[in-house]
Amino acid sequence: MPELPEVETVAQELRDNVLGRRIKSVTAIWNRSFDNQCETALAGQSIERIDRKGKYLILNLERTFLIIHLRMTGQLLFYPGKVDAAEDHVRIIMQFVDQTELHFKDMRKFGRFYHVSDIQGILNNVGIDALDRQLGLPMFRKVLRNSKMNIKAFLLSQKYISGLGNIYVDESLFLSRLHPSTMVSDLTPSESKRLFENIVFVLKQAVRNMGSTISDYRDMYGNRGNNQKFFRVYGRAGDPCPVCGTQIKKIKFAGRGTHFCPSCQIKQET
DNA sequence: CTAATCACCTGAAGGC
DNA sequence: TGCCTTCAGGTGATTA
Repeated sequence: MPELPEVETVAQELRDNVLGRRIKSVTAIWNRSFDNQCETALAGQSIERIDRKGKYLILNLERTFLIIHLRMTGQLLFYPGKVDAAEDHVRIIMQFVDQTELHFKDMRKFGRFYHVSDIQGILNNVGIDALDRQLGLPMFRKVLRNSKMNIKAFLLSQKYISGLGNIYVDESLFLSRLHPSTMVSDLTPSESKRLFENIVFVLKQAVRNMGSTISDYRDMYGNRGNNQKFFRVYGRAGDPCPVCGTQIKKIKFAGRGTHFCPSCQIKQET
């Protein structure tokens, strides 16, 4: 479910709620959700800083790191007091010494908490965050260079640019008038500029709208995002293109449902 | 190196 | 009502 804007929303809310809190216990109700890769105790450490890279949340503790990936259905829910009604699908419960709690709810069980002494192991192959201040047009073009992939698969792979998922790739390509199968190596300078600017625009707009909710995504308070109201092509197969009125098509491409306007996003024959 | 497929899981929705 | 198939904001392993 969550892509960069949803994870960023949760990161900001985590900073508001759990920064500085001291961990009393971490209990895995579903063992595979908690990948403990280091011996140092989590209990007794406090949360010093919270970062995000792509779709990963990085909780900097006093001595170690807790890296969280929500995958498809992961949710972090904060409780300011004692919790009595146990919810469905809670996989990990984190208690703080001040009696507050953070619950990790994850219906499909794909999400993970990684407890590590070093962030490199997990984040090694994650490329620069799509909203990183360091990422300007020159660096974006440098990352595109030498790729022999199509643009959709390239943006979905997190190893070059991280944070975009299926929704925001389709939305960015639509605004950039690029067919998903366009080869990265075929992008003209004006196309790569357009693409970069639209990626930033689409992601920032979604962050302002607290992310997108299709079915499962909720923020820390259980609220839905608002950005789904602004989708131009995602989930709109059969609807008229907002630019030219042609019916939006949905095909399977790069292994994913792919939405695009067959008139605005022309497939290039080389 | 790229691309396709499966695997990991659960639940919702649509067809019959 | 019920059974079966397909699909879902992700990604890692395996196989061509």
